[in-house]
Amino acid sequence: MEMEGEAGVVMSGGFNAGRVGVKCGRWNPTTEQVKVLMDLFRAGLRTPSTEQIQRISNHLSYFGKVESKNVFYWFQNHKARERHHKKRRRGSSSDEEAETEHKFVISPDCKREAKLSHRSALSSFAKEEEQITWPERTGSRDIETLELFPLKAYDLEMEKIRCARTTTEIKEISFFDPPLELRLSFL
Amino acid sequence: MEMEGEAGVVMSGGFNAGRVGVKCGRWNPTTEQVKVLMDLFRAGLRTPSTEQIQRISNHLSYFGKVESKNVFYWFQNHKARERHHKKRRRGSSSDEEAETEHKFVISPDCKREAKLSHRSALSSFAKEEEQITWPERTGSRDIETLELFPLKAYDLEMEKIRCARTTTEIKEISFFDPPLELRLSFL
DNA sequence: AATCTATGAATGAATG
DNA sequence: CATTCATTCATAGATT
Repeated sequence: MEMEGEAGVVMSGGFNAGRVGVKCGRWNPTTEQVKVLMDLFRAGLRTPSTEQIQRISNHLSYFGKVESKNVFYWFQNHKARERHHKKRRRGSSSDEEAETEHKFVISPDCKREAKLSHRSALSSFAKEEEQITWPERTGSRDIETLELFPLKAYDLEMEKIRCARTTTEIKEISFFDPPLELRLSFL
Repeated sequence: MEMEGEAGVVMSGGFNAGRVGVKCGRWNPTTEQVKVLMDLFRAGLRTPSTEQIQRISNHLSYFGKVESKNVFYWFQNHKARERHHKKRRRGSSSDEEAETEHKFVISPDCKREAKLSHRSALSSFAKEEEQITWPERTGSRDIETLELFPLKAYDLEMEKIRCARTTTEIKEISFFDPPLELRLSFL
């Protein structure tokens, strides 16, 4: 049986922003979406908060259909896999660093200790959207993206644990949603 | 520090109700177990008490290996994930897509179920998985704790897990579902 | 087509 | 209860 009846439909319209024609059984990120996600990841974002997920999701929706959970899973998986691939390579001498694919990783991030939430300020993505024409998308897109977690900022708590790292201080920057790329430039 | 410890036991007897070849590092509920849990959940049970967990656990053990903590976690996770899915629509009191839009959780093991179906000839206790009406245990709840699975020890574990919580759950099962009255009986 | 691989999705198991 | 980590399942694509 398929998944939920509803979910079963799963992106029914298919259509994949320039990507190959897929029947969308599951989210298939477009290259642009992947790029953005990758950039964010490389910038140090590893465990986006609910709001961040929302914003990212909204932003990504510009390039194609996407839901919050997709973003959530993406980071979840990417982080996990990066770590998993990391452990292995007995760099005896020349330690090739074999940058398989992601050659970023700003933080060592070992185990749970690395919970230092990168309070990266990927601030307001949301507002800059315009009415792109999305086949399935019905006008308002921001409402479409469901929230993964109740948008309740637990950030206050996180704030306390704020990273002890010295990674660029970028807290309150960009309240006026400068282009993502721009922001990433100085991350 | 990989997880290899307890896994050593491995289900030689393999009573894991046919879940795909997994080394059983963690509990893998059988379809029947899931069904029961789901019914209970749908019946309104969200935060079972320790005793309830025990009973549920005992009951579930009839369908396969399970520990109290599994039940505990199951409810914990299910509740949490259900909430996340709960994306309440603004205003509106009666809109169509309130319940049908499952996208995140409560997904009945889609494909998996099919595979699960064929439980092999394992199980030292899952005898005829036919339409077994629970043995005569209904009368008294606490009687007979399956010997196949000494359910003893894990009370301590549970104790620990529960230790932190201070909520006095007076969760009553709201009876509003017809079919599962039977299942609720053992609570 | 069969197989392998990358990765989306799901969920059990913690921890705070 | 909120969040996160770990592991596994399922499958779209690439590869042979």
